[in-house]
Amino acid sequence: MKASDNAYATLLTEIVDGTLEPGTILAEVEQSSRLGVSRTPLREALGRLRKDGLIVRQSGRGLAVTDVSIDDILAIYELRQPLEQQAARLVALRGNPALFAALAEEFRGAEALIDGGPAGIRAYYDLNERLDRAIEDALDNRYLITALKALHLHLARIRRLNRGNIVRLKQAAVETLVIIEAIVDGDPELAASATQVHLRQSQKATLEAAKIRNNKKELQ
Amino acid sequence: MKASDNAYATLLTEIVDGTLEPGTILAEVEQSSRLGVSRTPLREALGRLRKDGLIVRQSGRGLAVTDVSIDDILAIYELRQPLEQQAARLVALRGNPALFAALAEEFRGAEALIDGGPAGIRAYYDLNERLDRAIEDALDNRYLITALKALHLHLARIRRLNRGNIVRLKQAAVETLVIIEAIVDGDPELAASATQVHLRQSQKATLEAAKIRNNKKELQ
DNA sequence: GTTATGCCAAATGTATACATTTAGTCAAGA
DNA sequence: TCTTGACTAAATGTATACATTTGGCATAAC
Repeated sequence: MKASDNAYATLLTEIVDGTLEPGTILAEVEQSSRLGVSRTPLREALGRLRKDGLIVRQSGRGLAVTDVSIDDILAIYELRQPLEQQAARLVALRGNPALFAALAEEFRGAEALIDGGPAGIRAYYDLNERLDRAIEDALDNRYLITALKALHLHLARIRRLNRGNIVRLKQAAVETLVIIEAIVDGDPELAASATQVHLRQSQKATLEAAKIRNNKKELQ
Repeated sequence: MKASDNAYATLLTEIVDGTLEPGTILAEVEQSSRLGVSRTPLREALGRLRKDGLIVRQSGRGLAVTDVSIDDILAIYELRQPLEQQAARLVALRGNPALFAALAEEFRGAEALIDGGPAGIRAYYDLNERLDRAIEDALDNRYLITALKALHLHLARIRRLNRGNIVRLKQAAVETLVIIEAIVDGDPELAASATQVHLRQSQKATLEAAKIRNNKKELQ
């Protein structure tokens, strides 16, 4: 694996999981020595992160990790809503019903999985990832997939806000199941509507979590 | 201006306007000497073009300019449709009516402009660009704007197919005017529907032009 | 006391030498 | 004749030295 890929993957993980907090300055010399690569591959990694919108030029002096504000959550969902509705529509038309029927069956066991402690929750996240991959495979559209992947990068950052909200996790599983069943039935408009419902609920829960978090910060 | 920005801008223009045809291999040493920059900034430029989806790794030996097939046109419109409908909806809710009323007035003169020869057509293209910028300003959503800009890069490549189709150009101006009027009226659903109509017509014209072009190529 | 200007230090931007990987070709063996 | 392997040449990947830009601080003038 290339050194620049390693640096990119490491920095990406650290930004998404919050190790590198918003506002952190990433200086080239500092990060290159920390990650054990020279400046050239590091610069390549920083360039990719910049295109991803995860870091921005800070007045010519270093690159800063971008913030994720309440407004950002609203903006991200304004993009997520049309993209995922379109994806649901197209997958309902093109997806292999048997494959999605199998995924639906797994989602019917999601509640039990979520109740099964940390390992079960990890398994549930893994199930969601497999669903995303099945959707991408069925889409067969590199332009749409690229847009979805860029979006998912930012979603991964805000998803941390909902961490630990078991009730919401179970609700989301039920909502997702409705979408998958519409896909199995080959019903694009139902799939789109079910996606709209799911995303509206998801946005609501995320906004509430973000507001609570903001209030806590102010109290500090 | 940075050397890497120059290299990026030059290569981008050449790929979009067809100077660098699909399939062309861009080798680092060759391009760096041609563009008069060293390999380091050139590599940065190539990395950005790769993220844009305009070039791809060709089996480890150089980067090749991507092709734009009929299937690509279909795929691009599967992304364009939901993105621009969402943009139209949001701008109808947020846009400054006076600003868009002024643009509408300009579009009412579009037919005369298009009949005014090459200079008039250039002016019409310029008008479209100002509309796009007004839309981006009104959106005030960096995630959506980023997705739209990435899309427009690919649209610019396929737009060349319609070059010289005066009849289609005039139709497009009329369809665009309907969208703008819906924005001025603050009617999001009408703006979305008008966008759907416009894009369907646009896709149809583009596909026909592409098919004619393909047939000509086969005859050669 | 405040503002403007010039210097300094540290950051990014660039060029280039060197390392490593890879595709293509040629030859030898089955 | 076909396949397999090694060798070679040329490409990309990396490190580092050097150039340039820029932000911050100190000093001086108003």
